[in-house]
Amino acid sequence: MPKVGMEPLRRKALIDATISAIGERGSLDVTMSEIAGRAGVSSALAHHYFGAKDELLFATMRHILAELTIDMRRALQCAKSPRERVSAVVAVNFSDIQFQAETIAAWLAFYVEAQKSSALRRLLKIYARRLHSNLMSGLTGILPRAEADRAAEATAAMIDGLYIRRALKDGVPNAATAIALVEDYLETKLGERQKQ
Amino acid sequence: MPKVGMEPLRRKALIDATISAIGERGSLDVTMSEIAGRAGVSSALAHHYFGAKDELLFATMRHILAELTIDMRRALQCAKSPRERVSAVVAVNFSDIQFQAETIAAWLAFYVEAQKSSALRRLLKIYARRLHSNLMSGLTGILPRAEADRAAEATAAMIDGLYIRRALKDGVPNAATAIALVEDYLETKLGERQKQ
Amino acid sequence: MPKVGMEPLRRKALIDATISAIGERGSLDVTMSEIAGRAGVSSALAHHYFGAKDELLFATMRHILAELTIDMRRALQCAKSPRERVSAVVAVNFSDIQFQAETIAAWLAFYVEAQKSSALRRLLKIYARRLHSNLMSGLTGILPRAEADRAAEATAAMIDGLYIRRALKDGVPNAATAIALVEDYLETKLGERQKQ
Amino acid sequence: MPKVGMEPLRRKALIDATISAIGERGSLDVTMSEIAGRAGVSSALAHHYFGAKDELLFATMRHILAELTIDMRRALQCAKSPRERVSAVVAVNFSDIQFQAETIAAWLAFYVEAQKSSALRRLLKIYARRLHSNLMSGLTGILPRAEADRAAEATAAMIDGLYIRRALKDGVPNAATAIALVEDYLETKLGERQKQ
DNA sequence: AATGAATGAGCCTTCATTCAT
DNA sequence: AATGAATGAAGGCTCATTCAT
Repeated sequence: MPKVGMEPLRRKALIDATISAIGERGSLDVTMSEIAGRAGVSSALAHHYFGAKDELLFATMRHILAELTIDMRRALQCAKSPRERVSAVVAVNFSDIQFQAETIAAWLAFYVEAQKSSALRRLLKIYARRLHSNLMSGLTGILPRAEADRAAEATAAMIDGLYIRRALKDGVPNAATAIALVEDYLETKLGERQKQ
Repeated sequence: MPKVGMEPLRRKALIDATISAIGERGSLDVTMSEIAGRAGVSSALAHHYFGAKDELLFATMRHILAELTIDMRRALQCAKSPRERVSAVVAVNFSDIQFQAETIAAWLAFYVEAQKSSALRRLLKIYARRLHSNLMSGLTGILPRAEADRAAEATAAMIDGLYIRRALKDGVPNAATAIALVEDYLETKLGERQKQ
Repeated sequence: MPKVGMEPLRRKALIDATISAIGERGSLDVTMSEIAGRAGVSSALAHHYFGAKDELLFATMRHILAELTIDMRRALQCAKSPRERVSAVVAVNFSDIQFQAETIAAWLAFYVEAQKSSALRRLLKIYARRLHSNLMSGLTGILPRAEADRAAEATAAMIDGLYIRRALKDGVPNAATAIALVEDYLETKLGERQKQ
Repeated sequence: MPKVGMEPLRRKALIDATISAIGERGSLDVTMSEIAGRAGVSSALAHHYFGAKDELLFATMRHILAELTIDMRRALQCAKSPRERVSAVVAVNFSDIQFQAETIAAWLAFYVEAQKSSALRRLLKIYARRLHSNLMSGLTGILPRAEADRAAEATAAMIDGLYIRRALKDGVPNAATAIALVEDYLETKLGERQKQ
């Protein structure tokens, strides 16, 4: 019997290495050798497990989205009212894990790559739709459908925008401020509604 | 008899070629040869005028921002009230020239590159601050400073976010919808204020 | 309880896999993994049994020649006259097993490899000499030694040439035509002789 | 004005280098660096002029065939009778330039590669047909069409076969012997005819 | 002013081979 | 007996950059 069961470990290590490499470089212009080196293996092994650089990058993006999905699900389960659902969605997007330089840099880089890779574009579209529907799951309990839709769209845009501005290491200084900004918008929007 | 005065023409042609190349590819991964080819010159000439690829890219970003600045100035001159100033700023960002696939792709690409190039990052920060101050030039006439500041920040984030979502060719379908979304936010925010 | 007696089975399977892989690819540029995969084992096992790729290729060539030798011996045993012996040699070379795309491709590939590998070259020389002597075993009964020698040489060359031309999937359409061509030569040559 | 007109020189040098490299190695397993090195340039330049290794190999094969064609044409122009035409064709194929280790090795290697590359296969088919038609241009003056066709086929096969056997550095020792063998066949074949 | 020529450095990828189990 | 794990070495190819003219 050979040494066995390394595959999942290596895949995980390589994906983690990819995230940190991209995060540090700030772009997808990282070499396979660099990534493999960080994971403590040879670049040949990275190819062995992922076939090609494209696929490693794709797997990495998928991993990031999967983690976000898990966090989101957990947060939504704790929410007890529509309003809390909305806040939960916002909070998760600015949680410590998501709203840090490395992850943000990776997000941006993947957005750019998505212009070329249709597979990646599809993945990001799925994320965008999921974010929208998660927001809607709360907003529809407060606003009429059409307005909820607009509010969801605006909120999502705001979240993405705050990410981008964060990447410049300027503007919004931290997660709390970012959350406050979005919550302020929501409060205004939903408060207005409740008065009507 | 050597041609004289070619320099500005060539520089302009090369910058235009850079924008269109980046826009088409959707990323900065365009070769100097590709750019030079589009401009109808040799890649050696591109180096002759710009020294290095980095510098050509930098000059291109500066050019894009300069154009945006001109548009912005013109739009602001026509605005007759603080509220109109705010709308003017929003409108310019979603004007036909700015809010199209090519330009958006270029923006995104530059944002990513800014992670590596501090010169580029500085440039984008300047743009971000200018956008903020332009928004403020209207908002301070309507809201108290601290709130105006928050509103400006939120509006700017929303604009950037709508750009990113547009890049996915999903979500926001056109400029009008994008403007409506931002204006809706502003209306809510400023309307709320006016009631107080 | 370890399986015993697997070695000969594995060796056979690997050699067969090598032949079919080479035949399909049309060259020796087949990977050990490809071969091992076809044989249903790991590439590590192929190394375990053959030591190195070169040796597997060598063993394969030797196997092909051995089979040809067996066929040849059988065919010659049935031949009842010198003239029949010659025809038998020709017939075997164009038998269904030998004169098909896969086998021919393998032959050609080995000829090329022989330029590099002296072991392989030695093997092919042995085959060439054996073909010559088999032809001679018939021809010496019909022609004087010197002429028989020349005829054998010419016949052998013709056979090899028909192989090569067959590899182009052009020219000689099938085994029957090829045999007819060689037999025509022999008939002319031997017929001429008989008249003298 | 830049240094100019190097392209044809470099292409020629690279093709020559390719032939000699293949000849020496005995196969197409030569690296671009090896070839470029022999031509006294960088491998990057080889790619610059030929795009890819495949294309360089293809150009090389085409060059070899072109040279053969030229030699053939010249030889045929000197032939004064159908019989002389046939001999001329044979002679050219065994001329000093063609029938030497390097060229033969290259031929063989290309035949193998043709199994994979359809472009190369097409090229070799053209050569095969041309050889056939050149032989026919003489043979049809001596034999009835059907027989001429068969004789041409046999002669062509014999020539190719003698090439292959030469590659083993065994059998036919030199060009003169090879020519004698083919001429002997032709003499028998044509002599027989003349008696009828 | 402009360019063809040329290259060095670097990256992705492949593959035979080894080793621990 | 057999294999998953792992790698070093090497090759094709790209590209920014330089230089002589």
